[in-house]
This record gives sequence, C-alpha cells and structure tokens, in this order.
Amino acid sequence: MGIKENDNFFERVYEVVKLIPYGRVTSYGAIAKCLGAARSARMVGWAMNACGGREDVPAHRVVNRKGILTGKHHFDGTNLMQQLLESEGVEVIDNQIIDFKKLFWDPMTEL
DNA sequence: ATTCTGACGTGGG
DNA sequence: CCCCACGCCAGAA
Repeated sequence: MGIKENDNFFERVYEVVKLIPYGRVTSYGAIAKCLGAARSARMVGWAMNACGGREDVPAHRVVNRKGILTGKHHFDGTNLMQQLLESEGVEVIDNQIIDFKKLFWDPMTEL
C-alpha cells in the first residue's frame, strides 16, 4: 500500500481475531483492551468493516459484550454470521449467543 | 472546520 | 432485568 506502512491498529486487531479458537467467541471491547485501547472498542468494529471478507479473519467470532450478533447485518447474507457460528457448534437464538459467558475467550487472560 | 454516524462499553435509574 | 445518556475515536459528507 502507499507511503504509509500497514495500519498497525487494524493489523493488530486482525492478529487477535485470528487467534480466537474454533468454536469460541470474544467481544470488541476485550480485543480493544488487549491492544491497550480499551476506549476504542468501536474502532475494532470499524477495523472489521475494513477487513472486507478476509477468510483468515473470523469476524463472526467477534460480538458485543452482551453476546449479541450486532454485526450480522454487515455480512453477505441475512444470517451468514449465525450460520458460521452454528457450524462451529455455537448455539445462537435470535442473534443471542447461548452460554456466551462460557464460550467467551478473553485475549488478555487466555493469551 | 463542523456535524453525524457507528460491527461498543459503562453507569445510573 | 431493561432502558437511557454519555464518552470515545475514526471516517465520510
């Protein structure tokens, strides 16, 4: 890309998202906190928006703090995000991840 | 430069 | 438990 080197912020977000284990999920705030920018949880979501369909970035494993699939609307289909999660064994009902607390993966603690 | 919006989070009621 | 208001930061019009 251009004169500017890779956007470390986005790249770092992608790195963390890539590390999310199969069948586990995390939140935007947790990632932001892990990066030292706890107040930039929104930017994490923005980074996902900019990721643009990278398969090495499982954005479907990132939800908000409540465990709700707030970003499902940004995926191709209507419930592609939910299908991806369910294909990993994550139960989702009405955009809400079941046992979210149990499936939650904290990059700070577990990494 | 100003304003609004957004895949968020926290706190108070 | 739910609902509301505020804070935060980056990008688009």
